[in-house]
Amino acid sequence: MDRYHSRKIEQHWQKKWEETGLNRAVRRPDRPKHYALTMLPYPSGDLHIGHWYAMVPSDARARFMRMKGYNVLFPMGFDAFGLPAENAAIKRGIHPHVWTMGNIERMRRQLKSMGAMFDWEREIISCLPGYYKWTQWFFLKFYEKGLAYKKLAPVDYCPQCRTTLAREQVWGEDRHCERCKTPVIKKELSQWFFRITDYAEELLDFSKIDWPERVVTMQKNWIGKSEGAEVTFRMETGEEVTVFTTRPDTLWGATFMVLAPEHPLVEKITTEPYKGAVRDYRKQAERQSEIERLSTEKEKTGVFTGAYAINPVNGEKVPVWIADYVMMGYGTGAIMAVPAHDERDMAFAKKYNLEIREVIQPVGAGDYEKPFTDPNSGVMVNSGPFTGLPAAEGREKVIAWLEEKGVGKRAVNYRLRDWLISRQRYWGAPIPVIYCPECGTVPVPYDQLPVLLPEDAEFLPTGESPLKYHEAFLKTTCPRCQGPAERETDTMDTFLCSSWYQYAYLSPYYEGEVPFDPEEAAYWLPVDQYTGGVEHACMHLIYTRFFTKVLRDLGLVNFDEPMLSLRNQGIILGEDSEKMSKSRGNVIAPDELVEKYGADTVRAYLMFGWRWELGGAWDSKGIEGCHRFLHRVWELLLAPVSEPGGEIPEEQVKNLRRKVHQTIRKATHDLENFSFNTYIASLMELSNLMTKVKKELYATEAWQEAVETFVLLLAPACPHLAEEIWARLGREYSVHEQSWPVWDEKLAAEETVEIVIQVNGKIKDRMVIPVGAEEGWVKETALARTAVAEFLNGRPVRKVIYVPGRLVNIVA
RNA sequence: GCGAGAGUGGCGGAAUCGGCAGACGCGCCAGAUUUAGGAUCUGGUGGGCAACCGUAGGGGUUCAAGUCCCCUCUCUCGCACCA
Repeated sequence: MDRYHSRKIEQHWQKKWEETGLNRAVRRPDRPKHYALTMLPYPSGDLHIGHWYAMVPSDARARFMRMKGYNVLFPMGFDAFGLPAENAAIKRGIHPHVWTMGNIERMRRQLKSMGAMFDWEREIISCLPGYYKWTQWFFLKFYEKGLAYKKLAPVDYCPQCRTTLAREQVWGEDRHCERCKTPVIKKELSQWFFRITDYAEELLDFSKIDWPERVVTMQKNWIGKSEGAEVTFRMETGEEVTVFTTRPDTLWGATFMVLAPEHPLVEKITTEPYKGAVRDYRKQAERQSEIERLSTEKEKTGVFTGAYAINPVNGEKVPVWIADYVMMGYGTGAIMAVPAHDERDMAFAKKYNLEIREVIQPVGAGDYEKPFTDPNSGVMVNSGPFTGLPAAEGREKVIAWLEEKGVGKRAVNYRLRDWLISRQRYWGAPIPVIYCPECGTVPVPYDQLPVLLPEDAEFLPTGESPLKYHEAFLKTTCPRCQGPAERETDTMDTFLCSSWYQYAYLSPYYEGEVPFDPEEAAYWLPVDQYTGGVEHACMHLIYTRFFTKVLRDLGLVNFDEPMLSLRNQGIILGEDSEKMSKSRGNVIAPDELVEKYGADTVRAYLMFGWRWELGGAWDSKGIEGCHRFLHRVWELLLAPVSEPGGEIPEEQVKNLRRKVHQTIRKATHDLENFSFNTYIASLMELSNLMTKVKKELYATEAWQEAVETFVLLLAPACPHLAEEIWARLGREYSVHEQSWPVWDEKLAAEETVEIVIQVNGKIKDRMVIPVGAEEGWVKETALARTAVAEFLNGRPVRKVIYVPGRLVNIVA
């Protein structure tokens, strides 16, 4: 018999699967559907082992579902717009389109070597007009619904390169441009936003989805709901400033106010002697990143504006300061400061000698070194009519009182900000808007989509959106008045493209009236199982939930959540336990591994080596073990036994059959629960037993059953090897369309079990008893054991505990 | 600083419900085969001579704790003074 030759087998079956359309997913009303989705890659160059680690187990599970009788859709595509393509273009003079499509071609070939059940006829590439036409269509729908709007927002900007910078392009503590090292500045640009905050409340509801607790928690924190009140302070000069507070019960302790340096009122209220200091401080604050401004390490800084506001609850004059620890993007960009009951305000008050007035008294011994900040205990003091009330109760009463007096109201605040979708980039989907000097902002009519990205644009850094310099693109006519007009030249954030890609797979580059085929949608949606990295917990995974809720409100889908179940995989590190990177030289290339061991070995090792959700360091010895395992499986299942026959030991037959059924049970359970490492381990255990009994049992039916079952259980993990063995066993093509084996509890059940005998919790003896032995008998038998008697040494037995099938514990 | 997760042999990891700690694999050791090496196969492998001791450390609950509770330490991830 020939040896296991992985490459030959893999190429052969990949070709055959393609020819026979094995992995085509077509609607079949007679079968339950299962939409398995794994995050689509960015076409950055070569497929990385991390892609394999994410996709292979997802594929194995999709295959398992198919064998369980589901009609499975498992598509693949490319998230193809984005910054790296532009960077590569600038660096090497290749057009982003050429660079991207070249990478896609290479990665598609690499993906195919994985042997996954991707339906390639449903592939989508987000930078093609047939795709981004619909991304633009969504923009228009959002605009119609009032969910897209424009406002001024700051961007990081390099004055030297004259270009907007992404956060990853700003380096170092002095925040310089990665290319020319010039310190970056902030620039205010008019940009498009999506009103995701309209959906903040609904996005906090996770009751309809089975997502990891970790992700749910992260999203909840990201959305960051807090309840309290908005209170209006009037300046001495008449202007009003509204603050948000979660602690209206501390209003009587507000001894000063702080505005964000960018607050629009700062200019107006600052009095003459303080103008210089305020201007300097604002300039300095502008240079810092949000992360720097919010660093706890940093000492609090701020300057006085010279202005005073009136605290509406007691009519007292409080000074108004500006400080960079107050953010324009959160709340109202202004706070009332209560130093006695807030750590930041306390630090600030101490530094600048501002009044600290206690208005909540701790119940019992308070720690007066630190401000007392617990919102759920303490009693209000020095608080006018509310003095003496418990803080929690007082909070409610104060809100009612503020509303009655007309100086405040109950309010909810979210940390979540509206989604900035404008990018001053070339390589993205153009925002389909036209600016007309007569008609103003005019959306591009639907029948003029897509707004094509011109191929000959100058995408080198020019200081503006590159499309601004493309006359043919820029100059257009107004769809309303037919007069001369200009197009919007910003492109859309690529997170938009990936917010709806799960729907694009239904009917790639659809040409109907809506973005995807309604019949396909009715059958396949929503996504049943989503898999991908946890790093997307707060951006992509919130955006796509938001998108789906808007799609629902547009009547395009009839469910609330895009993905019913989500599981995250971990990260594979280099053999040195460091993140893989070219500069470290610790990158593991899947192509080389496939060349050396074959795809099935790589697949098996990626499933076996780590707990999937954790990941860990690559081990080049570990993969050898999996390679050996597959060679042994080949010999075990295919090599004939020279002299079978002879006496057949019935006990052995029973044991083999039991192990087979136990393995089916274990493998099924593990695949259902994404426990891929133990699934592979259970196959190894079965193969170890089969190796032991092969010679004796070769001629039996039980052996045949074991062989056949083994191949079926192996199929999700090692699809090529399983297919080859299946064919060599003379079975009908394809192993992947067979039914997943079903175990028989009776056959899987053990007849006897070894139980442990403990005395006072320490193991002293063991005995083998029949399963289901009567409790009284077991206890008696255990007590009668000589080892037990010796140990007890005449002491009276107080209690005997029997855990069926596990142990007897004698308490003496 | 806040939030989440993790810490088990030399290594990756296993241990469905609180009930035999270390499944499976790597590595290592011994043997077989081989001129030798490699490859392959078979057996062994937490520590300790033992009694016993062992799941980051300390305490607790329980007949019984890797698992539950409290405290401490370390690491990873996320968020960054969130009013």
